[in-house]
Amino acid sequence: MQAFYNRVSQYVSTPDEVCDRIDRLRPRETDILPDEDIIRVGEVASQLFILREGWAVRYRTLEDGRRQIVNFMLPGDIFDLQALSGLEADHTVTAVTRSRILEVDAMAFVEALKSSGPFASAFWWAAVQEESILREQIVRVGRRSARERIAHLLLELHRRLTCALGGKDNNLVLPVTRSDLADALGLTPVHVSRTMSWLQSARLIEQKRGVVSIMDRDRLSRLAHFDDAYLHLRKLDLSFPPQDPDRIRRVI
Amino acid sequence: MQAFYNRVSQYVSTPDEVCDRIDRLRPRETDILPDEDIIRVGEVASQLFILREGWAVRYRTLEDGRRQIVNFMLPGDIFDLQALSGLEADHTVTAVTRSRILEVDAMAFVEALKSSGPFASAFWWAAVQEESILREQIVRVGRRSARERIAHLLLELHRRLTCALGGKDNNLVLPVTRSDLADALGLTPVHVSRTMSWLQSARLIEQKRGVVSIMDRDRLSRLAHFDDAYLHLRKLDLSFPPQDPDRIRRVI
DNA sequence: CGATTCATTGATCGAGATCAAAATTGGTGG
DNA sequence: CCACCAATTTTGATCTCGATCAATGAATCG
Repeated sequence: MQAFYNRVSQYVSTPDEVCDRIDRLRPRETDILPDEDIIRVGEVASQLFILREGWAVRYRTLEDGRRQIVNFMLPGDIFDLQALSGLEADHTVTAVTRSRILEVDAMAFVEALKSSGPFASAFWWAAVQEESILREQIVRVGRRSARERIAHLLLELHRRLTCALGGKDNNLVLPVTRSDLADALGLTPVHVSRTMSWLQSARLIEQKRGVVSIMDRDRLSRLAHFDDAYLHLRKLDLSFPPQDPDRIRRVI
Repeated sequence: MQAFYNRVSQYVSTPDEVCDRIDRLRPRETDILPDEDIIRVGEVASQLFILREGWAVRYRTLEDGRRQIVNFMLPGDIFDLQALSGLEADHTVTAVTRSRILEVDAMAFVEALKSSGPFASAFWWAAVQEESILREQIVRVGRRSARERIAHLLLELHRRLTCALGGKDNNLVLPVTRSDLADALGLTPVHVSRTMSWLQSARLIEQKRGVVSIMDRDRLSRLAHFDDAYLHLRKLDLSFPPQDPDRIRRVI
């Protein structure tokens, strides 16, 4: 639960209380295989999901097969708050890697929202942050060049992963294909490949088997017009753990 | 308050209760001139806004002047739920027409959320719907052609306006420039103009001084792959008003 | 009315798409 | 460990949708 705990720590001063609360909702823990659907279009979910480990994508497919990935879901992410509305999903959520999810009953979740301030606050923040990510995605595909889009997305993913998992280096483990990136960025896989090669030749990144290293963060940020602030995430500094590690480990 | 009342009626069975509640929060009513900012980047808002009349846009500007409109705000829309988080706005909201807004204090709003089920439910729905619109915007700019984008946006705006204001015809009053449309759709004004001319020559729409008429809704929907369902809005049928009109009129 | 903003039209350009083939990677089973 | 197959990535050649640049035509408004 480290990732989720880290996320919650960003939002409230008593992350333990929030995690304990989740714990008491007796969530079901499930293993998900790559390409397995978690939420399917048209279905009505009666539970929320917390991504414990692994990556997932939320996307919509057009009749003729075109696909748009709306956003990437990383460890610690909560979805779909929409479930609480009892509406049919207008999109699909699929695991891209082997994942581990927690399923929380929506009704029980609402009760927890009502009874715990920190709990409500944490999820409000999560929702606000998710919306912010969606808005940024609109700007990215609407007004940025291919180079900017890719650079910007790499920086966002790196940032989010760092905050969730607390890595300290400039390596970004990217378990997605060029096609996935293309579908997220409104480009073709071919052009994604070419553009990433260009970024590499410009010594901005280095790519090797599923890992992208950010070689020159400053120049890359400038190229992408990347603004660290928009994610509303503080950088996690793991050298000063906010709580007794033992306590963290047993949460959920 | 008709527009907001209509919107709320979509979400809950007791719209009057919700509107009364808003009323009791003693919101401040303000007139806004075209191009006047309602929310500015970097500012922390301590109130929510309800758009009573007029159109507004939410957008972000890049350093070099490129602008992306994230979404259009129409009569009856509520924004910014983000205000409740006390974070700086990462975008600007500007009126495009002369508008009338209601400002509600965020703290008082939260109290109302806690104390009234229908109230909370209504705003949860509004938030869910807004997210849905954002996702659709991502698909639109990410994976649709210029023709599809424009057709799709016109249909969405028409639908939303019909639900809020209850028009019955196929006319869409569009108080925005081609530049605004371009900035919303990730295109240039020139191409928007050309494409709309094409739609007209194909007898799909007809444009005249700030009004677009949808001539062939079916064909236009097919061209745009427009799915009526995604907005989660029921069509408002004003021939059977859900409540005594007198009552509606005095609400707020 | 001028003056300014906005929309249209025309000519040309270019970023990214498309089509196709080769190279790399990853798994699977012998 | 290697041979084989499928999926992914890369590279090359060409095309196209939408961008850009520039001029002309409405609308709108003191």
